[in-house]
Amino acid sequence: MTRRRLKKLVVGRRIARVATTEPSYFFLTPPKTLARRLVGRTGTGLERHGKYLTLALDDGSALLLHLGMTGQLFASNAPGVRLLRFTDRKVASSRGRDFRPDSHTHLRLAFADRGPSVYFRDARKFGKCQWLAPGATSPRLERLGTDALRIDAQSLYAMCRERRVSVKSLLLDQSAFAGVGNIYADEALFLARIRPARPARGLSKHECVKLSASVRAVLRRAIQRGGSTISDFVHPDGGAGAYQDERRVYARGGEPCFICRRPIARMLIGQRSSHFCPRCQK
DNA sequence: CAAATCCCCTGCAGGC
DNA sequence: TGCCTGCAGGGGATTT
Repeated sequence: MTRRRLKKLVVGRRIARVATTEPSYFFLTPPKTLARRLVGRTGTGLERHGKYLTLALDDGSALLLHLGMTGQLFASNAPGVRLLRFTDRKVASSRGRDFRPDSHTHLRLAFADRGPSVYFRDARKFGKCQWLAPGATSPRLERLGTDALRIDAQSLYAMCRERRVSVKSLLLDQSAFAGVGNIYADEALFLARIRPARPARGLSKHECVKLSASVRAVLRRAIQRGGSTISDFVHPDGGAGAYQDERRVYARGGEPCFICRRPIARMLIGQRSSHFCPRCQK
């Protein structure tokens, strides 16, 4: 969803100006270098790789983006005016909020056609921004496994056989399947009725069928419901993603399970909070 | 190979 | 009311 909306805003438009914040580890490429490389370039394509986006540029280079947890992409409808937050389903005004560039807005791309600028804001700086030279590869991208939207039972089962980690950790491992975050992992495991702490090796083929289908369903649904804004529903500093209303277990510790009414449990797995129903999930 | 720990950063909730 | 503390989280690096 984010990719599709962003695509219209960056592909085929020539970048005229680039504004950044000060150097920080948000910028894998120093911001001044980044700006120098981007000015004058025209986007030729926008692809998603797991949680990464790459904007291909007309000189063969590319811009790599990762939204991290709190990353937000905006487009301005007119300079200096209210910003449309296109990771939201509805226009920002429906929530009565204005989005304006602030100290957390690390990147602004302004275009030669004087149309809407694109802004990348990230309060926590867990997001990433990198310029990739023509022909350059990124270790980050090369590490990624199969896109989780295309996860299938057989490859999941095969992966379960060769890894000695919990099934939750396996789902979160981007080198196994790219694109599953903490929330989606918990939700998919609930749908499949599998406990997150289960060793991956212990999953049956049938469970892998259920789990792979659940992962695909959860991701598809989340995309439908408003793209990747899910990450900021916990800290709704820019409006909540619509998928939050469909959570069944995530951040519902102590609240009743929607199926059996028993309290949802919470535990740490691989330093990540995990939520599940002790009764419904085996 | 796996798992634990740390780090980056800041908004927010809870305690007093 | 306001300050302080702790927590959360993606993912890479480092250590056990």
